[in-house]
Amino acid sequence: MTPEQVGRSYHHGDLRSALVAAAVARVEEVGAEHLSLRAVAAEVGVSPSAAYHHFADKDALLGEVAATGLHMLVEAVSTDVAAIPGDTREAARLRFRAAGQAYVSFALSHPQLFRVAFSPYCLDQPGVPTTDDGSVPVLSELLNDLVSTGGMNATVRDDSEDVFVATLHGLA
Amino acid sequence: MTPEQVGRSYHHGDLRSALVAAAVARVEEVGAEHLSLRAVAAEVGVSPSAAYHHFADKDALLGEVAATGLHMLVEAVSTDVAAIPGDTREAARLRFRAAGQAYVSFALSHPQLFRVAFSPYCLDQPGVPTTDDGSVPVLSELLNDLVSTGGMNATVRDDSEDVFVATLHGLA
DNA sequence: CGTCAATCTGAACATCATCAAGTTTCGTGG
DNA sequence: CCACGAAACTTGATGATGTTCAGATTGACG
Repeated sequence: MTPEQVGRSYHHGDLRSALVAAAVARVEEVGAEHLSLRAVAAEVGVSPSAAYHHFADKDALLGEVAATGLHMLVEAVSTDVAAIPGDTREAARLRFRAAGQAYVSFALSHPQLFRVAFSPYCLDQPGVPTTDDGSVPVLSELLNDLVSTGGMNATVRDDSEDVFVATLHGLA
Repeated sequence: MTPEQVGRSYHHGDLRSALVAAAVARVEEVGAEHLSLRAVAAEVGVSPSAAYHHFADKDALLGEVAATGLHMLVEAVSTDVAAIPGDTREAARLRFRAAGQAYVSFALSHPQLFRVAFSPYCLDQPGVPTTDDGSVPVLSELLNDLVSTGGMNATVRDDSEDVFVATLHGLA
């Protein structure tokens, strides 16, 4: 039998992922500042010390939570964008609009995760899909898409990229 | 002698303000998530329990830190704006630009304070100078100023207000 | 079948937030 | 001038937290 199917014996199978998943759930409930390492471990059914074989400290775990949140956000935006095909100027505009709506929708439905994703925890975190200026690459691609199809001139491109990040603050 | 001039006897004089000031300083050093109530009390030279005669709990103290941060931000923006007089359209444009620069400059020089100022700590915090949509009123006034002097049409007003909040995220 | 490394436990330590009870000080009315 | 009550602060304690470490348990591999 594979280690994923085996019931919890002494060895958990994939404790690291389980801890991150439980931490994500708990952060969405109580927020990042009230996250308890021990509570996460207890929820997984494991001793608090076990976490330290997978993460250096609590902040490292929160870093993975932040990375997971970013991944979820990118995926949510990507799937909504991918649902609109075509390379016309109109399709590019619709994609851009859909991306903005998905972005804000995610911030509304997962406010705590969203906040953690843009907190300094995700800095010096490997494998995080951020560009060098800290924004989400999917939006950059969409804007390039808009420019290339002639839906927008490149001069105002850079300024517009941040408008999406703004709309969320007005609600959370 | 006034209680402000007296040296620290048993009664501190104005412990509440002193605690908030020390907490602000400490938040700027270590960040809000690593703030210790005891460390703040020790820095002021007082027992940890003394803080509970002025704040319900640690989060209440952090709420005052957030409020203080917002006040500092508003004041920084206001003084820079007030330095540009005149009611012409050009003056209004310059004021708007100065406000944006002061806003970003504050976010850069006090990143931790800035972050805590826009964290959910300042919610249900009395006396905080936020409008009902959560933005800073000084910017709203400036935009109204711009509209009234004819420097901008009112239709795009609401959208532009959030652009400032966005630019900070690209750096912190 | 035995060994080894990885994984997890248990108990421990220092620190933290928080509170109840006692102590000191200040202002105020007699 | 002085007692008295309220407010400010301290002491000590409690339970939870992050973190560490020595050892028990397990699966894999020779």
